[in-house]
Amino acid sequence: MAKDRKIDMVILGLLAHENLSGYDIKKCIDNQIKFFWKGSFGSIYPSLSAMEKEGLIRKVNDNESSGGREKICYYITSDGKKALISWLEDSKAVNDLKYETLLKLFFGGVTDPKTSINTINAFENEISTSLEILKMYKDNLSKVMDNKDHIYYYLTVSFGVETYEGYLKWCKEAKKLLNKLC
Amino acid sequence: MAKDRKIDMVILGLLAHENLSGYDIKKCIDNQIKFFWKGSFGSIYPSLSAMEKEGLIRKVNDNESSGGREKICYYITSDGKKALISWLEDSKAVNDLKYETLLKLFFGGVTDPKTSINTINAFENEISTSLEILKMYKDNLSKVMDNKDHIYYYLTVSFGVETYEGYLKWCKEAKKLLNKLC
DNA sequence: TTATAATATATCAAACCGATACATCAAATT
DNA sequence: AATTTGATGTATCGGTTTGATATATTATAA
Repeated sequence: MAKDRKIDMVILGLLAHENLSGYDIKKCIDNQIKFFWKGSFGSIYPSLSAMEKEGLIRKVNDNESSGGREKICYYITSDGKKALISWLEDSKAVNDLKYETLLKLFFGGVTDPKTSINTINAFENEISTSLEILKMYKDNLSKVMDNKDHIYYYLTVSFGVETYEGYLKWCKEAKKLLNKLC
Repeated sequence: MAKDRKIDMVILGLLAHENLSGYDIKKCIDNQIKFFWKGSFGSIYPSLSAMEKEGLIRKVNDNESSGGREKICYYITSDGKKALISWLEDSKAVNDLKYETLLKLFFGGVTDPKTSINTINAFENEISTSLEILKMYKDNLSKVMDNKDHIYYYLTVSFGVETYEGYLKWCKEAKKLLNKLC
């Protein structure tokens, strides 16, 4: 199989905006991206090393020593930007969804309906909490839509709000159906 | 990290219903489960070997030789059923979603809005096709809801219909917003 | 008769996650 | 003043999974 390291594109996309260290990248992912893509240190650091070898990114020399410990920041090269744009311009995208919640529900017939209802309740609680956060983000972002970059961020957040509200609606219907089996 | 092979649960769940070979399991996943969980031969066959060693499943002896080539079918043991139920009764579930579509959209500011619109169009087409299939499944399943097992299948399908319709609604709004930038 | 597609098992490199290890430094606690 | 805690920061490892590939048999169609 040819090279297909998606984490590379996450990193290149972030570096296209500002210079970052591996730790910074992890924070960006956890703050803004984790709702639709995750990234671990175990993939970030090897990707940084590999992409530096490939010439897509390079270490920043004047790593400002403004206190704090050593920090290795990277910037994107013109080759890196080319790779990023080439990926962006390919409209085909793989969306890989793993819902353990649905997996448990699918096999729900093995136990009693109460078990499935518990699984749905846990999902509902998690989604409710995340939805509140997303709605807050969406609200704040809608106030700064003059900035072009904020529009793209806004679109991903509104995607989250839309799907999470669908989840909650489904939870209610699913529980109604399962309650009939009890 | 302790053992955490989710594919085991997919296989145990399927074997709880009927005896199957690795190839059969792959077909079941691709037919009914792939919308919320995928599985490759590269994970199925090693899982079968491992679970047989652990005593969760065993080979069926009377593999009916009704023509066709050799076929290794498995059945679930009482230990396997215990493992399956123990997993089902734990209401916490990890839902891991990777939307490459959203990743491309998030970095859309690097290129022009037309590129993002193309990415959304590709997503929209794919979802539209899948939604038609899901709606057909849902329609057929709603006619056989007297069977308990069908209810759980129905719930996962209706989850798909709900979220896919949300996707399409979002696609339209997103494109409307992006068109303003052109 | 030959090509092709479906059936069937199996393995491998590469990618990724979650955990862990190791280290520095600031802030809070004792 | 000494210690603990938590945030920052880089790095690696085992285990899981994917996607590709290898290999072989059988049924079907050209």
